[in-house]
Amino acid sequence: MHKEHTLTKNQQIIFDLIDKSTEPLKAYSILFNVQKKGIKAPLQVYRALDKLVEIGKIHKIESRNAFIACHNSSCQVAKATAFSICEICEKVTEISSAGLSKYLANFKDKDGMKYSKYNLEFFGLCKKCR
Amino acid sequence: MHKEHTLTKNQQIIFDLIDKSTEPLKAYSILFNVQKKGIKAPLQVYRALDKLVEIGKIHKIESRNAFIACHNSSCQVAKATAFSICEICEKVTEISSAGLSKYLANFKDKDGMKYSKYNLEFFGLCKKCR
DNA sequence: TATATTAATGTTATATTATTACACAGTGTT
DNA sequence: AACACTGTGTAATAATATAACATTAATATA
Repeated sequence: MHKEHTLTKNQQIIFDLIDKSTEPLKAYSILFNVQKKGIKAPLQVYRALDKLVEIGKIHKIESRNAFIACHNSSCQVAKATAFSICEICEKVTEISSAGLSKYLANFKDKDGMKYSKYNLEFFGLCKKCR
Repeated sequence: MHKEHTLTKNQQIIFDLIDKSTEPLKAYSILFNVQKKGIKAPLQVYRALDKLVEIGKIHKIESRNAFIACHNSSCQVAKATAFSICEICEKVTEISSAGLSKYLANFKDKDGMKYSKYNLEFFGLCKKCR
């Protein structure tokens, strides 16, 4: 399918933290949590985050400036992402809907412009908060 | 259709600036541009921006931390927004597609969760940059 | 009109998010 | 060896956003 990337030390530490988290993590919260592992500076975190986003292992939730691990095999390397966000408890879930991704991947605007990437964020109330 | 909001002085100054701009504006660039009109502090800008977003006169482009005026009568008070963003020249256009907004407004995820709001950002190359 | 209420303002300080710049180390070429 | 490429470490700083508090304007209702 897609090339396996071997993560470097810093990338692996940061990915593991995000991957086992039940909520999106912010960069400085990540920094705080990995300081005991020797990652001391913001830039070390941001560099790992950039790379992890680039290779599709994590996604950035733009409206929250936070990061979650990708659990959606159908999202091609960060090119097509959709999330649902609860406005009360801030729970974020990656949406994997074949219909949705097909619709958006084929969407063309009036100019016939074809897009190479999209990010969609839905907001509402989750089951618990309703 | 929807209630007309009378803008306050600061809101009007900032809206005018954004409205006549051909590109999305960032908060501190706005601040710089309205200092001659007596708006001196970031918070004065952010408060006006928050209100303008709330009443749907402007939208925030989340991936760019920038703001553009709404030119889409069909976007119900900031509840349903879609943009196309050129990754080279950074030109941003609000998309108004009845089909798209209908599709997204009715989209339900597996849990049957109904969303009250969404924001969609498409990325690609505009005509000029292609 | 008086008074209560809400929304907006002005100001200072500070928190949060992200990048620039520079030196160096490891790996795989040619 | 010389080169290119990627990642690392560190310090400094830029850019984005909010907290806290005092005051004023606008609106509503008694």
